[in-house]
Amino acid sequence: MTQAKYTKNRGSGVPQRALIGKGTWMDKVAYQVIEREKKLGRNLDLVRVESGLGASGIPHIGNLSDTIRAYGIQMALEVQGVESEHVAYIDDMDGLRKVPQGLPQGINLEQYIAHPVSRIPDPFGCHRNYGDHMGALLRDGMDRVGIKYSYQSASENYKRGIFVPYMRTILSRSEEIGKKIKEITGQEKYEEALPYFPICKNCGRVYTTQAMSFERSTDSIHYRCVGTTLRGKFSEGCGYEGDTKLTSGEGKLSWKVEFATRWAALDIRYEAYGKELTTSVKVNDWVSDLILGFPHPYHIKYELFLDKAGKKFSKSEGALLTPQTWFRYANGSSLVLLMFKRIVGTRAISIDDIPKYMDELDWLEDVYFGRINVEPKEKAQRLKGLYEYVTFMNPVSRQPHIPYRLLADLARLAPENKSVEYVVRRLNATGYNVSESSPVIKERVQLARNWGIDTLGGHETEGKTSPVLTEKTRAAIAELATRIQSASGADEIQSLIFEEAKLNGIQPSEFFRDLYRILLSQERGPKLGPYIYDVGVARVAKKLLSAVSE
RNA sequence: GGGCCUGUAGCUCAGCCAGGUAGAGCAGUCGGCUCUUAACCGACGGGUCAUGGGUUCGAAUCCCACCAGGCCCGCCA
Repeated sequence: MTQAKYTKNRGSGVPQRALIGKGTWMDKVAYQVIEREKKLGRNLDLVRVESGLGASGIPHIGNLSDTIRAYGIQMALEVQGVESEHVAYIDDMDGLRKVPQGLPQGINLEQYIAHPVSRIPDPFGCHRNYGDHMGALLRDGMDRVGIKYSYQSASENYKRGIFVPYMRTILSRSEEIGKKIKEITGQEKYEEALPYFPICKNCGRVYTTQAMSFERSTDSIHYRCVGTTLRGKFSEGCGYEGDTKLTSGEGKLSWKVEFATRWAALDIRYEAYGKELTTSVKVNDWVSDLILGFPHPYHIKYELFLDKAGKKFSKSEGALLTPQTWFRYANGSSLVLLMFKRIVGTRAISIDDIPKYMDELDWLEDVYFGRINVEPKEKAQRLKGLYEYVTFMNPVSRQPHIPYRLLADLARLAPENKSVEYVVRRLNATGYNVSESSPVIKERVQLARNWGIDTLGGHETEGKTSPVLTEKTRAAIAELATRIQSASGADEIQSLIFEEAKLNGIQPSEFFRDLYRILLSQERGPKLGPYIYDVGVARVAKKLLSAVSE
């Protein structure tokens, strides 16, 4: 990898290095995972990769990045001939640290602070508990994207007892671990407390307890509910003191040692992490390697996605961009593209970016099928590889390709029930040649229409903006309303508008502007004749008449 | 105190992670199409790729330094 200098072909303009896998960052990561495993002398029969899912609030687009990318690594491993599996692991034993915004007000979640999210009632009332609800949203996103994963939950794993042998080791060597945590993070807490949080038998909270001693022969842990500081806010302990069994599933490990345990128990060879977890991962790597004797998984660190408040959405829905929102406007592949095209760097993402990704997907498809030529060849090859991954190794051609914004612009103003016909007709009038029955068109029109209406406004957004009309104009509009009803086509309607304007001594441009205001609440718009014809003359006539009778 | 990200055309950004002649969208100018407008189509983009060094035949891309902005950790999980 570092010998590039010597393998280049001097002067010819193109590096001669062989491509690893398909030439994307995922291939490089997979390659490094494999090389590392070989060096460690571990068996490569099945290389398991893991992604973590948080269940503390409504999942946004960034929460899906880890899991989608982990699936990408699985594919890249398989491209290189190594069998792989992807575990999507939900941390539903974690306590609720803060009540997130945007949840139903039905129950007061404040009272559940520090309770495991899998033991808090579902505020939406439709799942077994809070964590389950969030997990379902996450899975809905993953399923709609189409990635493969084996879903595991912390609460079930603790209940099943699969961590018990590892926990015994950790708790027996807690002194050593406590010192190391101090050394790496400066945190002194675990020099005293064991890195395990029993769920308080009395108050049901996890983080408020402090485990004081562990009896290996009986697997029992003695603890007291002393309280804790979460997000800068102190939660008083209830004072309960008692014992719990390691095997009961009534407690969880501290993050400082929990990942390591999971890795060892599930035989995880690769897991990425967000930069905020850097120090925790460092501790866990050490624990995994030296306490549990399981060489820690290969990691990459990624930057987080930022939410750029969606302009039109910020008021009503908050700045949250959820997978469900994405799918209202775009297909799964576009989201995968966003995750796969690049791993480095912070990205601010909002619904305004959706058209770009949809169009880039079409472009990538054209590159893949050779309809667009990209130089140098190596670059083209890597882009083709990216397309293969984005389509989950099943590249298909989904024609025709219409720029998303154009579709959105046309579709948002299309009549309600005939949007596809309307858009197709407009498209064909401007030089495209598309069919109404194309499933791609149907899907795209629907998505782009949603996007157009939500971000730019649709024709149903009229309201208080009815124009002030002169008497002349009123008369002209009323007459027009009557006359268009017997018009035989779009051209005739268009002519009628001009005629009415001239007949009543109105500037056509003014007349048009008033009509646009009435019909679309804007001063400009699509060519009116065909538009009115498509919407339906009766409907338009009614609208016009009601506007002049106000 | 430690770590990371960003800085590219008037604006928003892509390209950087595997170096090979500076890109897109929007805005702008001109033209085309349309019996309005928008859309659409065509033409027009000399920006020291923040700055200074280095590596290289070749650097926006790699390395070092530096400036500016932002984020994370330094509570807890």
